Amino acid sequence: MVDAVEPLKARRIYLLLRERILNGALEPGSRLPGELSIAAEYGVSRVTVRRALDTLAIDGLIDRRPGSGTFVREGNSVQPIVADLSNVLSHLVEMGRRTSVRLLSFAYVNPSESVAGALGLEPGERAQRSIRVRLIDGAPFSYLVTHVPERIGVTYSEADLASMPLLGLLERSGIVVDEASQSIGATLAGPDVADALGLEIGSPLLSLTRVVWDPSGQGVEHLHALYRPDRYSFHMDLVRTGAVGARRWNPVVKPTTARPELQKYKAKGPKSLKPKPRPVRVSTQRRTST
Amino acid sequence: MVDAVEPLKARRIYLLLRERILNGALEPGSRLPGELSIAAEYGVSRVTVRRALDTLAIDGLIDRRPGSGTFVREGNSVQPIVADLSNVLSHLVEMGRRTSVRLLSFAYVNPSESVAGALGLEPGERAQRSIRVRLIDGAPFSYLVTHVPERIGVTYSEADLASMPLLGLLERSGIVVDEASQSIGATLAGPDVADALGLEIGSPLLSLTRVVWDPSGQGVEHLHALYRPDRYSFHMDLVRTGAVGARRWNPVVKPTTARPELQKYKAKGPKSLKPKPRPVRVSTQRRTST
DNA sequence: GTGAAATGTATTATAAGGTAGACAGGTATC
DNA sequence: GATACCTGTCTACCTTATAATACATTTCAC
Repeated sequence: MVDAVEPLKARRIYLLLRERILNGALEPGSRLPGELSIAAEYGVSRVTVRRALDTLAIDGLIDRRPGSGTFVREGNSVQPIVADLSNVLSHLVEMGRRTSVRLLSFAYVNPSESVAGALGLEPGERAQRSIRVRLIDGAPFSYLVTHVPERIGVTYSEADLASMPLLGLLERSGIVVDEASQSIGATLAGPDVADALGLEIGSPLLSLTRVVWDPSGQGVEHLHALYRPDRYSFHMDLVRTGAVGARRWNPVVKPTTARPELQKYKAKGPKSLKPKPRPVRVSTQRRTST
Repeated sequence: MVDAVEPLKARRIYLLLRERILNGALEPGSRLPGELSIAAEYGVSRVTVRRALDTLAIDGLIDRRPGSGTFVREGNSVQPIVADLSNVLSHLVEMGRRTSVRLLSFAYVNPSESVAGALGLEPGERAQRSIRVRLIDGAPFSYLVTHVPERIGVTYSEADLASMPLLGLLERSGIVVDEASQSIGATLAGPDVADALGLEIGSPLLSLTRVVWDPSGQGVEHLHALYRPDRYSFHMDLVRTGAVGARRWNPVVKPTTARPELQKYKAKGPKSLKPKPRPVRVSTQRRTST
């Protein structure tokens, strides 16, 4: 958020504290441990802690009150956009949020072994690789690297990609998208990604890798996506099913309709939700505004 | 992995490169860019890059061949344990993997506002907080902070918690677990978590927050889990459903049975899912051994 | 072979980050 | 009011990470 040049130890502490403030782990209004405590906790000197706090103060994330302590300023825990596990962005549009895309790179390349393997490409077969950044209301939140087999990639243009979702293009081209398999992990931002997403190098990222197949089992898309966790997260509802002794969670499959009730449950859980005879677990309707 | 004291810029580069090697972004056997290129990329001097590479070499992650280059050593991309979106650990047991638990903390506390809100506690109502670390084959992979309303927490003992999954305890106590809502994000490891999971401060972590309710809508458990992404990740299979124009992904709900085919899909996709005339997209079938 | 490019090694100098300690002034608690 | 604890500020010092540079050695491609 601020790119002031800064010592590195201090910056690390800054990043960690910032994390905890933004995701709500440090409650708004609460007091941080004293500078000396923090220094001890991280094994650094007070001066260093101080530098980290300085930056947080510049960011407006904390209030420092001499004699009293340092406090987390209210109203700063940004609620990330919440995506359903299926990770469809369409509801964002439905919510009136404006997403846009910046195409950073578009080329036909020899894919790496793992991509080629995942898509089931023949040795030597090329793939179209695109790198895109998606923004919501002007703020970048995801970095997408997609690989599509060359024969499929040629059915749309670079300009198409800059304006339409890839899956839409594929389906427009007559490709039948059937199944997908994805996994979610976490990584650190490297220089390029950090730059594209407006982050510091070393910031945490949500990572999603998805492979999409057509009904014949032919791979049609390999997606590697990196998300800013402060602006994007995955959400899912589960129900407990199965006989006693073999109980398990199953995802709740929602109707195909748009569901306007999008919000971060964390801060307000079903409190409102669970007011009673079990009305919805949807509370403040705090849509992901801003 | 190695706790050699090290310069900070160098360490940051070390961590980033290590990330990319472990998660397979840098393919095993492939050559890294030259030291000068890396230095340019990260905006540091060659000496610094060199230090990072030194540490990677000590870790055994790379092979340096004078005159030739630096190569990613084979067999090092550890495949994380793959958990289904429902995040059940039972299949790990079915696979013969041994998980164990270390109970780090067990106490009744005044929960933070966000936890209290999520569980729907009355103001002032206390909660049982436990912090556990879960290990697989002796290696820690998750850090779990759970909050349970006091009245429910008292139905089991500290020793119970150290030996049985919390959900099991709850259901044993007659609590009916009905629904849950969870979201997945990413964060950085702070000192305590880093220590418990055997990581460096500042390592990336998968974060999962889940709230579980009973049928009456009463919150029974609040879980905040942090996972080492190199040892644990989430996985899900999706099917494309819905009419043209309103297509979306739906999760594949698997049968209640154990599914032994656990592996990182990345290298081989839904093989079982789409068995067909499609030669393997499965390469090495490297299951999560090790 | 020749040359380009890579890693290995060493030296030096600079700059910066970090530590330690002391002290002033504010705030809250008892 | 006394005390304890907090932030604000400053000084001085020291460590060392980093940069810049030069040169040797190995490998590979042509």
